[in-house]
Amino acid sequence: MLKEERQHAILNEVELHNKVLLTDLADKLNVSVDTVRRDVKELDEENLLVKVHGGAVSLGFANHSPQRNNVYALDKKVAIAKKAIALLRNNSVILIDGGTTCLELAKLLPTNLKLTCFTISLPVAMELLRKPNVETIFIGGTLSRDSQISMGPSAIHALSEIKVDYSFIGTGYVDTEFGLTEFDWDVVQTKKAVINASKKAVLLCISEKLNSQHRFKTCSLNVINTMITELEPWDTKLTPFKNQNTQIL
Amino acid sequence: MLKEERQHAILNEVELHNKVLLTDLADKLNVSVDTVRRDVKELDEENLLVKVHGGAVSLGFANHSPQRNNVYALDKKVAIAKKAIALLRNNSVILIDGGTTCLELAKLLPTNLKLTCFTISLPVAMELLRKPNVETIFIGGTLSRDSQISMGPSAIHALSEIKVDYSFIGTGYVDTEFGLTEFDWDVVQTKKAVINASKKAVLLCISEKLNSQHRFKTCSLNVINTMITELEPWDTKLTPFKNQNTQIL
DNA sequence: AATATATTTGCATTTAATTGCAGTTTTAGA
DNA sequence: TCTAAAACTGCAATTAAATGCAAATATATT
Repeated sequence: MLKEERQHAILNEVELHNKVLLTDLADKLNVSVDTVRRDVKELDEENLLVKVHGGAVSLGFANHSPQRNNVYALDKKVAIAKKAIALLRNNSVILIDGGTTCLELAKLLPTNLKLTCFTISLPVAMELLRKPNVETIFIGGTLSRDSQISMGPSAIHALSEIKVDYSFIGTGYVDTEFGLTEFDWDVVQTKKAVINASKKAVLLCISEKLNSQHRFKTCSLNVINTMITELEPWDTKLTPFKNQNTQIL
Repeated sequence: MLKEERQHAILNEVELHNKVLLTDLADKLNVSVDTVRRDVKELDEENLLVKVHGGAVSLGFANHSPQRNNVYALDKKVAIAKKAIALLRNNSVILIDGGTTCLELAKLLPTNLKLTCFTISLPVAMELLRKPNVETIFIGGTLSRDSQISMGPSAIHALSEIKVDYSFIGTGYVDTEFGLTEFDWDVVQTKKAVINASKKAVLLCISEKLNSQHRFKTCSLNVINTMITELEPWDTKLTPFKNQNTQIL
């Protein structure tokens, strides 16, 4: 039996039942478990199914909801959030963007810290409501299905009417030359408004996003007052960013 | 049984009933309570549900404990939500209030129905984002910690600028004489704005709230175009409400 | 067709993940 | 405050995954 043929059969099986056990497949296809495992691994790498411990599930069945990937690089995000929190004082007025790093910031806010927090992110808002000393104001707008943030003209207009002490923002990509960039045009427009709504913009960014870029530009690096990564400020990976007038924490 | 499969089943169960006991899950899935506990812990870390002592609750019902009867009368709320959905047409523009009955409405919206939905409720917004054919607009404002809705002047102002086909609202108390009443002053102000933001106001209200009142008045009954309860319209409990010019479903 | 080369497959071994259980600590609710 | 139920911890047994290697099979080239 050809590999091609076998993988086709595996895909059919997965599509049909949404889940498959490697042992069942091996049995049905008369090959060893190792072989099906390798097949499934390949199919997974081609994003045709999702490999899980003991078997595979169809793409539709897999839980890759917007919230799902949160666990990724959590320790780094926690480190970043802690540095960001050190900037805050009682009665600070801040604005928190969407994204998993910003969500981590919201989660880790000390319960005794008195704050006024604006946000455009639904998950961040949920977290903020759990903090007894935080007054939370949600910036309304059209909600984006995958990033779960307010966007569009009404969000941008609402943002144009505020000026907070700090905005904490995330970004898809950052580069010394191209600055902050994103995959999505609407997101860029919204982030611009977020940055303009603050006296100081603080970028929260895990180091693996450094030196990467995409289609649309949010702003140049020099618009960012402070950049926080999980690295020590003297880490060599950060040296290209030191020529800018952005503080690095 | 695959772990993925089990976690999927757990999520389904939580979505369906809003709450779930670990012991019940263990029983149903034929695994130990420890295993279920570990699964639920993972799902919680991925923000797909909220783990609580003894079980788990859906994201919308966070803050409530599973044993406590805050999610009570679910079947009645489902019945009400279904009647409300029957009013909707493709391309309807609606506004959904907070509260558990309205949340149930959001959950049960058919996935093929094209809608534009405004809402002031964080949990409702979360649910709406899961509907592929619903455009969701969140009305910004100061968030209330316990009701998880936008309130205050900016929410009221934003509401003053829209006029949707239907608003679906909940209430704390309702009475033929005093109309709709609430415990909280700010909530009343917001609900007034919600009602004004719609051509037709639809009250979703389980029968046990009938003939009860509290401090602050939202509006008289005759401001409400349609009142939906879980009862049949000819039920004797509804007779006192029939003298009004409110349609009863 | 024959040979050389590359790929695929199965097996043994090591490594890692999952699960249930027992004992202890913590929690919720009376 | 007290008590029963639930959560956590460490542990052992089971099961799956990864790795290296040799045999088998497929592919390409002459």
